[in-house]
Amino acid sequence: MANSKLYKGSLNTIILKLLDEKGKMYGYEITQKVKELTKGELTITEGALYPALHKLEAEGLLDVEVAKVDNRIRKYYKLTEVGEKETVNRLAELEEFIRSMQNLVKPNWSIQ
Amino acid sequence: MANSKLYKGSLNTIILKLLDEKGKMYGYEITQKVKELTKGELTITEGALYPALHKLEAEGLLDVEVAKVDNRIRKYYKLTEVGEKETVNRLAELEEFIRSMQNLVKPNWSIQ
DNA sequence: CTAATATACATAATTTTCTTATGTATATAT
DNA sequence: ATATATACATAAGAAAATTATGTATATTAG
Repeated sequence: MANSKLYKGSLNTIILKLLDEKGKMYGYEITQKVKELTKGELTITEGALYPALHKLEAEGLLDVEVAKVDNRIRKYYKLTEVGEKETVNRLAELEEFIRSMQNLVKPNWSIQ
Repeated sequence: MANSKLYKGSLNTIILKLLDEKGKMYGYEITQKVKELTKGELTITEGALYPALHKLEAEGLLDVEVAKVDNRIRKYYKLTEVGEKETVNRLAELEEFIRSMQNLVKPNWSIQ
């Protein structure tokens, strides 16, 4: 993701979450969906996305299915059973992380 | 920070925010404060913290002041004027990032 | 009709940012 | 006496991005 130096480490979880919601998606679709959902705030770069998808597949969390649409190749990814279980764990971790960050950033704890 | 692979990229902003709140802090104090504020969720490692402090200082965002307490050296860091301005920007970025992450993770947008 | 933009994949080189492993030194608690 | 806590530091290595390419087809704009 260009623009934001911050999100590092959360890309895999984002991918898993999107696939969990949509059932199956292809790479380019994921980049567009993230742009849409974050109103352009986060832009997944191809150099980050494709290696991430390949790694998740190699880890057995994703399955691929190749399709040809309008004479162009698409690779649809979907969660495996293992992937679905991992998604639950990683989402919980990410939400915990977000909560922690808010504790750090939001409150004026120095007043006490 | 051990435990969480997620927070990458946000350490600098966390440091700036803590210094903004407290006025001045030393390295070890920062590690303990983060542990406290996140209930042990995030643990800043020394290998991450000290290089980060040195870099922020080199960038002109922090000033150092060496003190000797109980025969042990402490290095107190505080924001420079430039550092204060940067803190505002980076906090805004971080909050925006957190909001984006929540948009990605929370809602069941696939229902529509 | 042709040039730019969008769609769709991929990878290599490099950089950033950590973790892990050390190292030094003092103070306190067991 | 030994372990733990306080307090700094850095080097080696790993992880996860960015940036820069590359290929190829489809569509839109001038």
